[in-house]
Amino acid sequence: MLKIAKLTDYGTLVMTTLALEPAACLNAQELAARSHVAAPTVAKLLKLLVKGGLVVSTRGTHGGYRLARGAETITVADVVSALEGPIAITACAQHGGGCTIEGSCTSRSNWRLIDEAVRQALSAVTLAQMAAPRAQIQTARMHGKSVPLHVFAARE
Amino acid sequence: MLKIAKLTDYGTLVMTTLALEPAACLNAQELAARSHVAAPTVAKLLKLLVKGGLVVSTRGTHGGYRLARGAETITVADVVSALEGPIAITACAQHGGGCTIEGSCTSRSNWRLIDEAVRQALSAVTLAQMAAPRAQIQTARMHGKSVPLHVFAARE
DNA sequence: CGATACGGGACCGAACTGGTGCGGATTATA
DNA sequence: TATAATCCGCACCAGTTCGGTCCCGTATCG
Repeated sequence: MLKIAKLTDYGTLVMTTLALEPAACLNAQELAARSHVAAPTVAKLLKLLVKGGLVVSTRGTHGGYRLARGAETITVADVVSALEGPIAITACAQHGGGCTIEGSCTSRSNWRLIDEAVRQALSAVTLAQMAAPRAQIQTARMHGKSVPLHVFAARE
Repeated sequence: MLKIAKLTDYGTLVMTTLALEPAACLNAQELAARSHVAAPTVAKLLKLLVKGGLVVSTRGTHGGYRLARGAETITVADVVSALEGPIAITACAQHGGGCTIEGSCTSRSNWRLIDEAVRQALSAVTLAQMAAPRAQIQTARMHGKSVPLHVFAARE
């Protein structure tokens, strides 16, 4: 499985919907209609996304939501982090305590590397790319750092 | 969080324990003692790992378990797949049905790419590397295909 | 002042997860 | 052949998490 929560999936959908209309200020109901996600769920998601700093909201009669920054600067990793907390494949990789093994666990540091790899994979894709009708991931570039594109080279 | 199940974490631990003694035939109790995981849990894990073809078992008085192949040819992705089923970040990426959106979901194909990236990240690390006391991932190479190592270049 | 829309909770049912236990099958050894 | 050790396949249970809904307070515009 190793899957992200369904809510996160919906979250990216809402975000891409938002990315398609950067100028407008869309309310929750409108976003629900466009993204085909249940309205209460969308509302819940948007609250989290606002708290995560990815979306800004304006209240009042003609209020709504819009992206906090350009769609090219928001990555899938950002969305996942906002909705599920920091990305950490293993439990012990995150908070130091709790792991009963601790000392004898030689593989902990290796897990961290895998963690990092997954994080980079998610960071390599921006909202703008997700919003594109076809997968057009060729020039992934993030915050100035070059990113391993080879990851995406292989196709099934 | 995007985390693997705790059982999977334990599973890799048991596997690495097994990898440290490729010749021997260790029983469940012994493995539990060495890996510091509860015995019933180890037993459960081993059943799954056998079913997944990663471990072979011999029954009878001096029975036990050993790796089905060399530790260099078993990847973390293999272990995860055996314990949690096929790796698929998103629900809809897996089985075609169930997704109510389907047609309007432009990002589905993009998710598949991310899926592939994560899968490759997990495939790039072998049991032998996990068993090594220090993270020594430099020459990841898998089934002859070259693998994006750059993923592991960045350190925190 | 009233209508619209966001904000922050509480809440609930369903599903999954981790963990335990038991009877049966298989093999080595005495 | 009998016995003990060991794996095998289930069924079972408590706890937690997840998806989803609802309600009431607050801010803004007309």
